[in-house]
Amino acid sequence: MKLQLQIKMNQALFIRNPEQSELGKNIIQHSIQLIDKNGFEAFTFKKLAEDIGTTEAGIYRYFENKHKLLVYLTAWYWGWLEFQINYQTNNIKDPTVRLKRVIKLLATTVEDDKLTGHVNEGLLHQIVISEGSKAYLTKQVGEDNKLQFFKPYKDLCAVVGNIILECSPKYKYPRSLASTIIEMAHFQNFFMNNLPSLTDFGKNKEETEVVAFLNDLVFSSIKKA
Amino acid sequence: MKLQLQIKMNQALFIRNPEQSELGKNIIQHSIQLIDKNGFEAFTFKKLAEDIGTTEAGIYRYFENKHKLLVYLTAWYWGWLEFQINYQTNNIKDPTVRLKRVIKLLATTVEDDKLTGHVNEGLLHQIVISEGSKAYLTKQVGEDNKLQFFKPYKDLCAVVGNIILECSPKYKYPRSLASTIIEMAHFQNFFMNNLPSLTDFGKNKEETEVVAFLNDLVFSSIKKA
DNA sequence: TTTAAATGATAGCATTACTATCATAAATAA
DNA sequence: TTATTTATGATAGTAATGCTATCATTTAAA
Repeated sequence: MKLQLQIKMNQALFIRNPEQSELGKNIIQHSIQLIDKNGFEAFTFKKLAEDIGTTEAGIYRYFENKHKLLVYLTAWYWGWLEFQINYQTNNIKDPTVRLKRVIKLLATTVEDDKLTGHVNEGLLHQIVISEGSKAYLTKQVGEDNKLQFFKPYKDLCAVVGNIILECSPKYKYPRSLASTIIEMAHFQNFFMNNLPSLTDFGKNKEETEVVAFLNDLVFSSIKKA
Repeated sequence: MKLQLQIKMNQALFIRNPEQSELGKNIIQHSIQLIDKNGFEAFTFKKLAEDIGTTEAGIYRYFENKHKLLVYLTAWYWGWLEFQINYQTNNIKDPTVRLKRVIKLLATTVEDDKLTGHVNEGLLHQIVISEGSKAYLTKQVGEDNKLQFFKPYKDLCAVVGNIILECSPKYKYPRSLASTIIEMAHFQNFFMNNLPSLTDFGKNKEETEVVAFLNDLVFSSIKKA
């Protein structure tokens, strides 16, 4: 029997569920490739349709617009990552070890997950680094938030925040530290590769250095308290 | 005699220097208002032209496209902020006091600077919070960086990094900590107001709490070393 | 005062971001 | 099985966006 992993997605993110048809899965797969290759600004449903070999109208039957598709992709990623974190930190008792594992998962290259046929997690990770913030840095963030579009991100942040609290029950900023870790895992990576003088990793460009920085940041913050 | 503050801008960011004509200053002033009001995605040169009472072509004589204008605005802000930091931390000997002052400048509401007639720094600060990352989260970041578009940001980061080193000469990640402070000063503010569960400030929504968090983060990181 | 530079007015064009319609193919139910 | 819903493909069309070009006029500099 073949195992399969499905991330439960918010229904309001799509018109037709892309996981339930070949065309839908093609939309996910090719949109990840195209956004990664050309960036979100240059990405259009027309180009996506041509890439897949369908028509623009076909895409619009699944997603209202490219913003919703981006939110879908990032939400999927956060959901998948939370699963990875739960899976990979299962059985680890020591919360500091667990927190280190989480930081590593957030800040290092993602290998393709064989359980999800149409999603290339490695590329999706790159998209989340380069385009992820654009999912919420909009004027509609309030409405989108009401529709729970960012729940997977917030859930992940809560999970990380709770591990922080386990490490250090009196620490005063578990949520903010969690969102700082998540954002900086991505931004320091982006800076390292594109604006290296904003980091201390320009020479080697090693993800392990980002991990080391985040570990230092986090554990000096929470140990002191 | 009337004092006037001019930020020296990268020539490659504009076609015609907007600081040297009434129309140019109107472009800056009204673009800040419009982007703040409707967001960068909804912002177009057509709407800007109508708002000013000129024509689209008129705007294009100053800026190649709206991306360059956004980069211009953010670069201007970083340049202005570095001036503010130098000005306001001048004469302060203790680097920890200076660093605290910098964090406060980064993370609290900006009042309008009377020395710059056409720029509303308060609004511009909001734009940098909500849209600033879009200036570099693009596929052209490499080319833009070669043209030195992000120099003001990198300079500011270097200034903050140097203060960190003064506080703690052995600290290993001054640049990364500096960019973390800068980014998080904005992101925690955005989260607090729009996705509050990503922070610990949702109840009161006080900027002073962001400042307290950043101070805690920074000084526990650098003291330990 | 002539010349140059900046602006205003208008036109035009390719692309984007959709919406609508109709035919056909595939899946499902009667 | 046929009937019928459902998904897809093909094509059209439209308003807005992101520009470029031209020419007349106003303003400023030589």
